[in-house]
Amino acid sequence: MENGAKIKVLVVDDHPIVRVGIAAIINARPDMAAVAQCSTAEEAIELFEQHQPDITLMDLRLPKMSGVDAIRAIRLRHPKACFVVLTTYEGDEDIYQAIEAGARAYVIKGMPHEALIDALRRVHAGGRFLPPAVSRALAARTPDSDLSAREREVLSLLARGETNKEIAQHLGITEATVKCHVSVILMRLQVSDRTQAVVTALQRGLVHL
Amino acid sequence: MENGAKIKVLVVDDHPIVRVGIAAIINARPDMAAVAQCSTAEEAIELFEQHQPDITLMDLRLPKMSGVDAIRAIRLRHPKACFVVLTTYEGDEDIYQAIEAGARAYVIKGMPHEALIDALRRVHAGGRFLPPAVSRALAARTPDSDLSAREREVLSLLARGETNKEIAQHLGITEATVKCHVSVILMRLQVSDRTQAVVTALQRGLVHL
DNA sequence: TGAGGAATCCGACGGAAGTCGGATTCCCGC
DNA sequence: GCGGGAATCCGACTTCCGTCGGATTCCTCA
Repeated sequence: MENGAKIKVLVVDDHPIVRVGIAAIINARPDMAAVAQCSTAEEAIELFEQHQPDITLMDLRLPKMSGVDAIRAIRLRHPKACFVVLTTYEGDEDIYQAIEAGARAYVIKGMPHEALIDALRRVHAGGRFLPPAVSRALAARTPDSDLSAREREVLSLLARGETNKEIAQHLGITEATVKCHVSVILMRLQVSDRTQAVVTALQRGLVHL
Repeated sequence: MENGAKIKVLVVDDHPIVRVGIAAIINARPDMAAVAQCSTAEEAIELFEQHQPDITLMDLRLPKMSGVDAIRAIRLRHPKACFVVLTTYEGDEDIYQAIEAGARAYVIKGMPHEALIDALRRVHAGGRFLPPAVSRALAARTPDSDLSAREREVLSLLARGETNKEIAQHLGITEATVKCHVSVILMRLQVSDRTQAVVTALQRGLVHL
């Protein structure tokens, strides 16, 4: 296959060892090439402009700006840009956000490496790639599970181990109000106390450590 | 360099995409070769017997049996076996356990990939490889932070979001006793409530999701 | 426009969590 | 042996958490 027909891939992952390895996998294929790579969302935006890759292979958990934010930012200027998400986690929030932002494939690092190659080829051909586990997580999302902005704010403070009183001071509201928000959060996450709320929020990717 | 002098490496990581990529990095070097690879601790023990690698490159978070358990099991029969730990996390418990089990190097996936190569060569030459962050985490460990077996048991139930009453039933003891254990755990982790305890336990790798 | 829903806010009540003091058992070293 | 330390166990008291009922504001949509 001649050089010009190769699929140009930009690889974004905050772990250099993992990233270089993935680039090696891609470069071992005759029909694709990792033309650039980086560790942060900010660099990704810049490198996209420079290289105009056919596909951007994006990890979601990045320092500071997230991979989803990077996808949104790039698609603002390049609506036709193609993204394949490659991540470790199966938290439904990550998946939902990524698909919402316009990702065309969602590959989990626990899958065989041929799946990654397959996803890249399918997306390049205009298709999609969503493994069953991902589709199931998407389907399991009830509109009820959405949290309001304020509730997410409270949840993130919950996940830092703050007490109701601390959260109240932090937000400039009454402790009673905080309790009310917490109650709503417990209902939405379908759990019965704050500790369970933090655990399931971490599992679902609503907040991070 | 002739083939016989190559460093034989066994690669163990539960994420195939990451693992194949790392093997590719190793195989790109003239003085080393990934002679085998697998996703679980059980397979690792078997493959070690088959290939007798010079170095086993081991991830710590594996399904069922952990990487640390695999290191211990292999070293029981092969005390001279060399291990390089390659993991995502910097939780001090993981680090401590791995070094205790006999790992000669601790490489974090966030480091440049030359660091991995460097670690493999140094360990093969009889040396060690412990990055500053790892040494610091080891030094920060106070004997006070050790939990008893019972306390770890309670902590793991805490991290599943169980209430004191549920934990009591689960362990066949009184709720008052559970509260006592929880109090000790809070003191050892230097936090003030169960939610903070779960968060810091997750951060430090004392328990996993 | 105005009825309804959602988000935000607050106070009072019952139950759970965490602290304190105390007791028993086991193990290690002098 | 036996004193001391650590782990395990328990009950009573105080504080915090979560629920309930209720109120206000804002937005939407019929």
